[in-house]
Amino acid sequence: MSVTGGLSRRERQILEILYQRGKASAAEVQTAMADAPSYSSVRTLLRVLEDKGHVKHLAEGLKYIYMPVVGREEAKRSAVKHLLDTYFGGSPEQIVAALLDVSSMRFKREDLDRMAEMIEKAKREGA
Amino acid sequence: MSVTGGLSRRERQILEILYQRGKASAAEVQTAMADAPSYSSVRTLLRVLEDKGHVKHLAEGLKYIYMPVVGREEAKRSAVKHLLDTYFGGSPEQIVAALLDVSSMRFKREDLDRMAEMIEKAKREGA
DNA sequence: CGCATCCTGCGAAAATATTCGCACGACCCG
DNA sequence: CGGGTCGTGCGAATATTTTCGCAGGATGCG
Repeated sequence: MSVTGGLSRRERQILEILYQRGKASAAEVQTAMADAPSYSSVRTLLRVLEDKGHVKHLAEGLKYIYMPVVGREEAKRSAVKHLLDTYFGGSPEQIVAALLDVSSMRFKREDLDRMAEMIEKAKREGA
Repeated sequence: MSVTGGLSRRERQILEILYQRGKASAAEVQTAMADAPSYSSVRTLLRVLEDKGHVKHLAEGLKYIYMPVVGREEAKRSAVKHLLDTYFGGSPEQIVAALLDVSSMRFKREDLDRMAEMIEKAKREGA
């Protein structure tokens, strides 16, 4: 199961915000939420996520700063894998196609160069 | 919000199975579920998803065959976009890196070639 | 026909998630 | 010190999800 797999709607929403930012206080999480509930509720969710072991907190001064327990790298891999299996029948090239499709606006020439380079590298190593 | 965004845990699980397979009967969905509940429960979930407008069914003979309302292509784009924003800070090249990392086993030479070609094409068009 | 089988339709219990309020301690400032 | 502000801890109401069982209807068969 993916990292966000067994979570409820709100739990996922919050965990994903935490992945986006790396770390955040309860107030920051609330601000970042599209349809945020009360501050109280956000804190409860954070507490629940902590109980379930998905999130840990650091006492920074008097505030709590929350962050995911599972590292970003691992979460990335897990998410990509899940995406691959769910929508792309395990075919990685199709993700590249979707990527180019979805974000052609954001591409800089150098992005494309780097991607090409990665693929070249994979070819050399795989051969 | 992504296609699977506002859904509960079970609802998402089922909708994703439907995206994997394109379409499926209640029984098939149940079989495909990792920790499947009763057949009855699966049917209820399907009904709920239908009420919410995420799923439609076709009467095939006497059975119902379920499928997502939102097409695969749109779901793909939405999912990739969400992944991009959540874990990769909107940086598409990092997904390619993760992709190569996660699925290096599954790559065939021709996959890499096709990807390289897509990127070349994007370069030409973007220029 | 009578029976077993496989499906749908529906209602409703049980489990979880989601919401929030209130109490209390730290801190700051006049 | 007293009052306002901002944070946490906790408990508990409310809403949603998730579970399932039971009552039919169609089908196939001896």
